[in-house]
Amino acid sequence: MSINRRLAATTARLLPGLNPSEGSGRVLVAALKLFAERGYAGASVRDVAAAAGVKPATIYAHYASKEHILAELCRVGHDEQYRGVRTAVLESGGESREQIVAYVRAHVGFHTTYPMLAVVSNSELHVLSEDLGAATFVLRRESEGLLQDIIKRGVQSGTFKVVDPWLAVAAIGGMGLRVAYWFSPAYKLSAEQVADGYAEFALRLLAADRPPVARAQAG
Amino acid sequence: MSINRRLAATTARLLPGLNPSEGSGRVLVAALKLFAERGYAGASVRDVAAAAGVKPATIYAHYASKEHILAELCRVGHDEQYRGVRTAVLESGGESREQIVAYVRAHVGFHTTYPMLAVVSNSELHVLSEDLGAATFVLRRESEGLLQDIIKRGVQSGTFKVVDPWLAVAAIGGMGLRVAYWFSPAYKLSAEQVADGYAEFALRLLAADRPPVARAQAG
DNA sequence: TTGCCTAACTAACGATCGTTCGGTTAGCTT
DNA sequence: AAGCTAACCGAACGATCGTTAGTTAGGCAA
Repeated sequence: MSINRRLAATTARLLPGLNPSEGSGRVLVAALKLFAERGYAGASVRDVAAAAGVKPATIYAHYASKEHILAELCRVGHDEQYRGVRTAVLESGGESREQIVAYVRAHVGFHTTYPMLAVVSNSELHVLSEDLGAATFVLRRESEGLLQDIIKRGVQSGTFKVVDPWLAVAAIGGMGLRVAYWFSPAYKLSAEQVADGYAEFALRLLAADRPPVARAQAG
Repeated sequence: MSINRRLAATTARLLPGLNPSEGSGRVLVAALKLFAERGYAGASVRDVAAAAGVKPATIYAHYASKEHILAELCRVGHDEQYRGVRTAVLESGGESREQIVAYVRAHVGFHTTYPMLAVVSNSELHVLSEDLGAATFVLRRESEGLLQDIIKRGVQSGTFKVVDPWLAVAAIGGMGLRVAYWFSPAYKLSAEQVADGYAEFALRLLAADRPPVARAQAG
C-alpha cells in the first residue's frame, strides 16, 4: 500500500510443523501476518478469517476468542525465543564472551527468522489479560534474566566492564528487538551477517576482553 | 490495571506551551496518553474525549479526524526529536566522538523526557496515510541521516571502526528507541545517568578512540 | 436589547466490531 | 445404507466504531 509499513518483512513464518493447511494453523498464520502489519486492534476477526480463507464463524471453532489467538502467538513466540537463546548459551563454552556471543546471535537470529512473530509477541503483548498473558510473561522474564546473569557473571570475573549491568541488558536487548522491524531477506546483509555484527557490538558495548586464547581477530 | 503495561511512564507530557487548558491542547494530551497506552486503534474517539473532559463531537471542532490527531502527535514528536539531536550535534565540537555523545545523549534524553510521545510517534506512525505521514517521514529520515553521517565521518577519519555504518545506526538507534518503553522517573537511574550510560555504550559499540587530548576517563 | 460568533453540546447516522446460534456439508465407521 | 463426528458456513445479535447535523449557551459589539 503505502511507504509506511510497520515492519519490512512480508511473509508470515510460523514455527515448522504449525504452518500446514489444517484449519487451526491457517488461522494462526493469517492472524500473525495481520496482527504484525496492523496491530491487534487494527485487524478484525473478519480480516483474519478472509486472509485464512475461512468465514468468521469458523475461527471460533478453533479459538475461544480473538484474544486467545494473540495469546497463542505470544506464547509460541516467546517460547521459541527463549528456547533458542537458552540452547545457544548452554551449548556455548563457559566463557562469558562465548555466552554473550551465543545469546546475541540467537536473539538476533530469532528476530530475523521470525520477524512477524517477534513484532507481535513483543508489541502486542500488552493487550493480553493477566490470565492469558501469564505464561508469556514467565518466558520473557526468563530470557531477560538469562542475559542479565551472563552479564553479571562476566562483570564479576572482570571480563566485562559496565557500571550498571541492567542498563547493558536494556541496551543489548533493545537493539536486538528492533531488528525485527527493519530486517528482510532483501536486505544487503544476510541474517548471519547481522547476527555476527550485533554480537560484535555487544562485546564492544560490554568492553569485553579480547579472547583469552590466541586466535583473536578484531571487528 | 494489570502487570502488562505497554510502557512504564504514566503521565502524558507534551511540549511546553501546548499543554494548557485550551480545548485543542487538552484533546491532544488525552490522545497522547491513550494512544501510547492502548495504541491508536485501541483507543476510541469517545475514550479520548472522555479523558479530555469533552464530548466526542467537540473533538471534531479542533481536528478533522482521528487520524489528524495522530498525525499531529507524530509530527510534533519527530519534530522535537530531530530538533533536539540536531541542536545538540551542532553545539558539540567537530570531533566525531563529541558528536556521537551529543547525538545519543539528546536522543535518549528525548525518550526519557517524552516517553509517550516517543512511543506514539514511532510505533503508531504506520497507521498514517501517505499524505498525513509525509511531514513526519521527512523528519525521521533527517534524524537517521544525521546519525549515519556522523558515523560515516568518524569511520573515514579512523575514529570509529565498524564494518557496516548502517548496522551501527540501526543498533544505536534501536537501543535508544526502547528506552521510552521501560524508563520512568521511578527508575533507579536518573534520565541523565541513562543518557550518559548509553552514550558510553555507543562509543564502545563504534570502537571509538579514546579522546585525543589528555582528560581521558574510561567508562 | 439585539445580533453574531465561538465553542460546546445532544442525538443520531451507517458501518463495523467480536461473537453466537442453528444448520449444512464431507468423510469415516459400522 | 445409516449414523456419527468434525469442520464449516449463513445470518444475525447487541455493542461500539468514526463521524455529522442541528442545537444550545455564553461573551462581545452594536
